[in-house]
Amino acid sequence: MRLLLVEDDLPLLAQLSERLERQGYAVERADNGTEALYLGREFPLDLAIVDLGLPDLSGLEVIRRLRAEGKRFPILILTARGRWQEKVEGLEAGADDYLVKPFRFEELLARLNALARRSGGWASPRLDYGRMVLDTARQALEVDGRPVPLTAYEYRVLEYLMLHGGQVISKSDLTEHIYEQDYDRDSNVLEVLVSRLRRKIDPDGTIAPIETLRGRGYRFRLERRQ
Amino acid sequence: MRLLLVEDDLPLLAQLSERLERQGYAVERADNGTEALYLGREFPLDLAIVDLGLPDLSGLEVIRRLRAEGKRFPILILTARGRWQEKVEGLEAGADDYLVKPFRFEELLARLNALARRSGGWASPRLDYGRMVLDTARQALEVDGRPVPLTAYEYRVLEYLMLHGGQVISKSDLTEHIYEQDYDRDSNVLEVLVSRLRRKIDPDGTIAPIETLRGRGYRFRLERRQ
DNA sequence: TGGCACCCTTAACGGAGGCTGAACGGCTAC
DNA sequence: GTAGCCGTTCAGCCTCCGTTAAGGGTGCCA
Repeated sequence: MRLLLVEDDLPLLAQLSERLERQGYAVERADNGTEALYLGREFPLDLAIVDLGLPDLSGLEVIRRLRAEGKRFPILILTARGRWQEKVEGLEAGADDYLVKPFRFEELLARLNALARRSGGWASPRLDYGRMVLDTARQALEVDGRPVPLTAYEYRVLEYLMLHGGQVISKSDLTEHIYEQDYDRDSNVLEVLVSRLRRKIDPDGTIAPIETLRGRGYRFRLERRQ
Repeated sequence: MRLLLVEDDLPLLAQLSERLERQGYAVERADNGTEALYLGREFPLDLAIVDLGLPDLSGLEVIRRLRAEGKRFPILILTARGRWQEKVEGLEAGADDYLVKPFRFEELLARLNALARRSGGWASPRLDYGRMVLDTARQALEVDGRPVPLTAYEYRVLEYLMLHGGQVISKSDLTEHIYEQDYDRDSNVLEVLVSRLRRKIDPDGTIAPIETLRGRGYRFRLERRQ
């Protein structure tokens, strides 16, 4: 999950991004509207958190422009206590949810989960695909009812594929969503991760949930095989 | 258990918080409504004790606002003798229980235990996980029927993990719930505590209830191993 | 059918993260 | 005052896992 965090209070920005990263998000930071706009245009984002009280371009304007340019990722806005009226303008500008500062971090996480779920079309944090069940809250995979231990990166790859089940995910999409900004282009980390995932999920290859589409990427198979 | 204590009588505030801390609660103090509201919003609380007679924002208002913002932790209100009628308003505002001042400290403890039990999803103060049973009322652990003595901090760690059994608990989550506000980030106290816990619970490693998820945190194992 | 990308798999490595024994020092209880 | 307990720190060791690299496989095109 690649997330854009826009917040002009630098200590808060640092603290939040650190905790979000610990939750497995790849965080892009911005402390002003111009930078936020740039990052929002340039990066393939899954989510954005935007503080409305920014020094230069207002958060509202950032949201309006991004939406005008066709960006559809969910946006959560943060408003200061006294200015909760802004939330209405924010939602009209194209935000999806709001949170009044100060807030508990857990509350933020809950909202983010809800947004990610809503956009990805998921009804619950359990991704249930018959023999495979991914519990996003517990960060745990079960295959045929048995827990399958995954490492942090294996989990991230699988979660992203399952969240976009049925869709073709290009390798660059995957790497960009899983890693921070810069990563080595000619590396085969992803292939190694996918390989390990397939082996862990079913050594016998009876499920084969991850398809390879040559030259295009990977796809998590939604429908039952016949 | 992280607890918010709101009381404008400063000597009483100090005395109560000290005794509550001795009982193993991590106590956030506030002597006015504004601060109470701030703390209630900012911290991941498990319980709150609110005196209704506050100078600025009334305790009632604090409760109403917190509830309006979706906070669901149990709230116990304190009312002065002559004003016991306030208890009705308090309960209507969203409190869960009340106590009339003056009261015996043991009475307060009993109510808190009852509240903590009622919420949090545990039906009883006994967390029974087969070979391990944690008695939250007595703050005592039994393994295979034998009592296992724990120190205060060991107990807090284990209780938090067991209360969130199955979930991945990050180290920062754990420290935040166990310690007061500021703690040293690059310390390995938690690892030491977990290490001691594991050793005390089963020196032979036949239960191994606390899993380590590298880079992500710890998880108390719910399901039986096969 | 050959050749060339592209992909899979395995093995190995190195560093970060986690574990633990030992020691210290402050607090408490007696 | 003093002995013991306990929370914390530190250092050294170990394990794990993310990454790289290499060799073989497979599909797609001419």
